[in-house]
Amino acid sequence: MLEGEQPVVLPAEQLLQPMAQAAPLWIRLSRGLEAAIASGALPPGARLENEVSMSERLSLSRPTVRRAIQELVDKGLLVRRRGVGTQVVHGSVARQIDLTSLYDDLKRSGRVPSTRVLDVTFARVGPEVTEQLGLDQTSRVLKIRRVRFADSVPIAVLENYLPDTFADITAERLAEVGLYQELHARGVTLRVARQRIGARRASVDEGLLLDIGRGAPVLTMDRTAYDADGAAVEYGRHCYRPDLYGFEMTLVER
Amino acid sequence: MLEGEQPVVLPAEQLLQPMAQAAPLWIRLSRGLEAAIASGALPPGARLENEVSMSERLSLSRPTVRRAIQELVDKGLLVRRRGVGTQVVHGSVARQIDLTSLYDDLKRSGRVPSTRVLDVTFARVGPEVTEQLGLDQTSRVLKIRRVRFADSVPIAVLENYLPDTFADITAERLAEVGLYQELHARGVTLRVARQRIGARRASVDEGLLLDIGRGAPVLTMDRTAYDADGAAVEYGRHCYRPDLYGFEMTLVER
DNA sequence: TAGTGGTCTAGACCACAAG
DNA sequence: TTGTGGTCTAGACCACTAG
Repeated sequence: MLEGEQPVVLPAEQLLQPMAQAAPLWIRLSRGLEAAIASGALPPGARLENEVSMSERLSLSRPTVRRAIQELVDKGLLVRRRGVGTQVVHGSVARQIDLTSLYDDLKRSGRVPSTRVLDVTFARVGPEVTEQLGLDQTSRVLKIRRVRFADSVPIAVLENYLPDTFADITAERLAEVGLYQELHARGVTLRVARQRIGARRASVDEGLLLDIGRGAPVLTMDRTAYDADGAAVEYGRHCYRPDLYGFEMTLVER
Repeated sequence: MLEGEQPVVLPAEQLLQPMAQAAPLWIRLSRGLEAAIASGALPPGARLENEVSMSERLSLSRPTVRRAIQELVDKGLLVRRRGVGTQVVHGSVARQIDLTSLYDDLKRSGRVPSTRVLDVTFARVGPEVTEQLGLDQTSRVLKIRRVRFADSVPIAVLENYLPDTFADITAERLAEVGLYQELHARGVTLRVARQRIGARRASVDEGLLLDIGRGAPVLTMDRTAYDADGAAVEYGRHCYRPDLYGFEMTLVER
């Protein structure tokens, strides 16, 4: 028999939370379920009510309910088995890597992020950068170099390159809001990004900035982000203090 | 106007490839589209036929076509915009991180993987391991230590811990097929995994095994994998030569 | 055999972007 | 205004699991 013998049935008001922006039904249900899991109303291993019953009870169609549930399966919060049912996964949950910046990442985890802008210049750069941005080798780009702190401890050195469209971004603005927020404020929506995570030795100045020895290991992440048109918006080469930061993710069988 | 002015319309036989196992329609269509993108029939930036037209032409319902397309959007191959259309993304594509082993990963990238099994023991281990596996501290577990080579060059030291159910796994078998294949052959299906990617200095023996200096940086990945019941099946602590291996992924706005 | 999720259909209406 | 994708419904049948 399945672990949670009886399915947990939560009231409709709890599952279908009203949302500010009149979000789609499947999102409202998904958020409601997620909140129920986070609050412990649906503890690890608990069995969910079946789809048909839930859709009738909430006056939703079954595809709508399925979509809400599938969202949480993709996030690694639920597990479904045909002929068996849907269960909350066991164990604690790590947040997914998504298309946000380290700045938002730190705030979300309750730490206080801050930034020191080292350098904002507009100049020619090497071909490895222009190639990533899909630009001509002679193009000038905006180069940004920053140190990110969490609770006043340096955790990352961030190097970003942007096409000349963004040449007017100021150091002051970057110190406040983070690059991705600034891009968003300018109406740029990031849709796809490709990234590679690796490791190497810290350079001399990285060692000083991160307050670790020269040649100490750093975690690296190189990312190219594209907007909805498929144009490259940003290329970043970052390195992190591995004792203070790592990339956590949940994988789900496809 | 949109880049590819006229949508690319491919014949139904090309899009709906017959598959061995009579796979679901949405998977067949998704694979067909994926193949068309890989082959260049749908080049980067190309505009796709709209959903309604495609569903009529292929005699499929619109939800089925949508699901196939959505699959490729999630993989980062397509971009959709309301009121505009669907396009193939620009730039080259990196494979998603999924729930497979390094062994499969290397084979897929055309390299020749091989394994040297250092150690297979059944013994008590520290609480950090038993906790990850959800076992009692006094439980004995199977500990496996291996070196993974790609084209005869060492690229990773793999340390895995499994509950006593798998105590009869042999070193010979591991040298041939990789741990995940062996688990699959035993009817164990991995459903969810949580992992953390980081970096640190190599230990003395890791440095020797990977043929890098002691204290050189290594990329690390710790992973706990669960089966469909939510039971922990495997806990792994791995380290990689960062000059030969990194984690690549595509992120898509949610 | 009963109950579950997986697939699929044939519509409908809406929100958004572009000309 | 037109065409696109986004959401939603109300069914149907099938495949798998457990008892």
